[in-house]
This record gives sequence, structure tokens and C-alpha cells, in this order.
Amino acid sequence: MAKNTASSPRREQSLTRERIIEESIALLDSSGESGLTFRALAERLATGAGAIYWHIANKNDLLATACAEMVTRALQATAQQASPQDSIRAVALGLFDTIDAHPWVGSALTRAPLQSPTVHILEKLGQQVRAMGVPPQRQFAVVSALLSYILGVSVQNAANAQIGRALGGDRAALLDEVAGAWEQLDAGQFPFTRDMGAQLRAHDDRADFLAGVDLILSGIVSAPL
Amino acid sequence: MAKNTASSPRREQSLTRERIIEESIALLDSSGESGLTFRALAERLATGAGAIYWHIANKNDLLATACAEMVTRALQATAQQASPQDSIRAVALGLFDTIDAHPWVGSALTRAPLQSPTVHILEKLGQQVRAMGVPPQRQFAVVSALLSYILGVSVQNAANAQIGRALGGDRAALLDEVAGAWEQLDAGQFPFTRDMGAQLRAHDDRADFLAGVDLILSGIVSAPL
DNA sequence: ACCTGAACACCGTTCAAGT
DNA sequence: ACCTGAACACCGTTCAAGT
Repeated sequence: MAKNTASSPRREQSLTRERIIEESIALLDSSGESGLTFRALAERLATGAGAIYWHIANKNDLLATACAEMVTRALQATAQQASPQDSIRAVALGLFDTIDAHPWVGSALTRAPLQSPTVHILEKLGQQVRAMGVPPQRQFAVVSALLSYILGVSVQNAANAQIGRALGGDRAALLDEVAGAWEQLDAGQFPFTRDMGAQLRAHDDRADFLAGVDLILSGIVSAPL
Repeated sequence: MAKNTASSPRREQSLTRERIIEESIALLDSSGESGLTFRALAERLATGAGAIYWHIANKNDLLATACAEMVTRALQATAQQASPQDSIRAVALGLFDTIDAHPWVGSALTRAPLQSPTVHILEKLGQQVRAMGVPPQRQFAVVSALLSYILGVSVQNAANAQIGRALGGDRAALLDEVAGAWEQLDAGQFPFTRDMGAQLRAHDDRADFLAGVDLILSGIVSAPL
């Protein structure tokens, strides 16, 4: 990483697939998904837009590779825990936080399911589900539910945060606005939602996410089928 | 719906917000999300692209309104069931099937959370969660988990189906290919995924989705916290 | 009040031409 | 082998001009 020797002629920094991905991640983090354009990327790399195509197949390839890199980092960061349940919680939170910090990772995962990043997550979850003693014929459905929940909620949470940022960025004020609207809904048609204003204002997305994971974990243990 | 009388001058079919949304839905269903362009829509409506902007704020408005229409239809179609659990399953399946048949509804829901369509779903789920006897202070987190799971999995399932279609359309062949790749993974690094090939080949997305809903429902009943 | 359609400022991707 | 940058075929959105 500190080495600067290029392959053949000594150049300041030659255009490599790695450097393109690196700058793509920086661009995605700073300007979001819509900020990643070949023109903007070419400018950052001090080259022409067409040059990128020598190393990268297309925009999808660019996004998928950047996403795989982030998921690898996230999974490497989750240490082994005391119980399988705790390991599952750690993986879940690691992904939640990564996708929260890099919302574009979420959309990339949605766009390329069952690819390498997802398989790594599946494996990590599967090993813990086995350790919990779930019978073999139920393992696929159980892991599938966990994976879907984790990715689904993380992606939606990140999308919410992005929308919040686009709408001004004051989370408390935005929540308060929605909560206020809920409280003024028609009592006959929306008896439930009307009463949820206070809980919406006070809620913590990360805690609710974890509560959902726990709900599934205790469903696995109580095993209805 | 059969009436053809326009507002003031008798015209074949005047340009209305309703007609624009109707044609947008048709276009989205036939050509997918990328098929909805102002130019294609204008052609279908036999007008200019700019004319649409008189009735619709922008593309987001177009997609959000079309999405709201579809969710309303989906919720109206779910009849009252014997138990709260069954009602929740019916709502879940209704949304799963709608989003499966109209994948663009999924992306629109993700893009506009806590808007009118989501609130209607929240209300329907919330009433059943109350009927199940969940204590008030847990209701928000429980409904939130259910809603997240249902939307998250449905959206991902629809995305998968779209990708499958783009890749040739033969679901069995595609699954078989992925399953085959799983079975050849390194035994040391992927002991779990390696064994899941058969279950992946045999699995039913809709059944797995419902199994996940049941997992959450039994987690709610066994109530760890 | 509503519609037209050209114009603007963008995209991803391709490709002849260079080194 | 790799890079350049103009060109192509698109976008969403705006807006002067029409009726």
C-alpha cells in the first residue's frame, strides 16, 4: 500500500483497477450514488472517461466491486462472540452500521443478490445457526429469514437517513413533524398509528433493528415448525 | 370509469393526472422502472413531454403516486381473517405478491418511507399486533420489525426476479447454476454454504418469506423482553 | 388554463485515433 | 497495451411561444 512502484514505466500513479475502485468509494461516500459518474471519476483520476473502461466493464461492475470491498471490511471487523446468538447480533450490527455509513452499499447489495458479498454473510450466519442446533432441513429457511431481515432493514434505514439528509438533516424535527401528522390522523381510520406518535419520536432505529433480530432469534429457539 | 365526458370541452381523452398515472402504471408494468421516461409516456399519451409537467411535479411524484395506487389496491384485497396472526399473514402475502408482480412498487416504497402507503400498512399491522395482546410500549418496535421484514424481503424478492428475467428467465437453471457454484466452494472456508445447494435448488421464495413471518410471530408470542 | 416542442445540462458507453 | 476525447443516443426538466 505504501509502495509506489508502477508496473513498467515510472509514473506518478498509474491507472489500476484498485485505484479506480478506491476513488469510486471516496466519490460514493462524499457525493452519494448519483455522484458516481464516469466524468466525475475521470476528473478525480486525471484521465479521460473512456480510459476507465479499459479496467472496468461498466458502471454496474464499478458499484459491485466497491460494494464487495466494503462488505469484506465489515465482516472482518466482527470478532468472535461468546454465543452463536451474540455472533449473529454482531454480524447484524456490523452490516447495519456499514450500510448506515455508506448507503450506496445497500443498493449495490440489493442489485446483486447471491453474489460473493452475500455468500460471505450467508456463511457467517449459517455457521452460527448450526451452532444453535437448528435441524438441517430448517437451516436454509432460517438463515434466509435472518439475511433478508438484516439486509432489508439496513437498506431501508440507510435510505431513510439519505432522505432525511436531503430534507434538511434535522432528524428530531423531521420525526416530530411525521409524529405530529400521525397524531392528527382520523381516529376511526387510524386508531393504531395515532397512538404511535410518542413512540416514533422516541424510537432508536438501531435498537429497533436489534429488537427485530432478537424477535427472530427467539422465534428460532421456540421453533413452531 | 366507463364515462368519457371530460371536464369542459368535449375531447377524445383530455390529459388528466389520473390518466397520466394510469399510463405510467401500464408503462412500468410492461417496461420496468427504466421504461418510465417522460418521452415514452408523452408518446403513449399523444402529447409533448412538457405537458405532463402541468399535472405532475416531477418523476418522483409520478412514481410515488403510481405506487400509492397499487398499495391501496393490495390492502383492499386482503379480507379479514380468523385470527390476528392470519390477518398479518394475509397482509404480508398480499404485499409480497403485489411487489412480485410489480417490482417497481418496491423501489418506490423504499424511496418514500413513512409516506401514505406505508402508513396504511403500518395501521393494518398495528391493529393486529394490538389484537395479539402485545403491551403498548412494545407495539412500535414489534410493528416496525414486521413492516421492515415484509417490505425488505418483498423488495429483494422482486429485485431477484427482475435480475433473473434479465439473465434469461429460466429460474430453475439459474438456481441450479448458483447451487452448483456453492457446492464447489472451499470446504474449509464455506462449510455451511457448501451444504445448502440442495435446499437452495428446492426452496420456494414465497414459502420462505412466510416462514420468516411465522418466525417473527412466534418470537412475539414467546416475548423475550 | 393548458399544451407544444425545442433547448439545456446532463448521463453511460463506444470508438477512431493516438502513444 | 493503454489512454484520449469527441461523438452517439439517450435522460429529466425548463420555458418561450402558442391556443
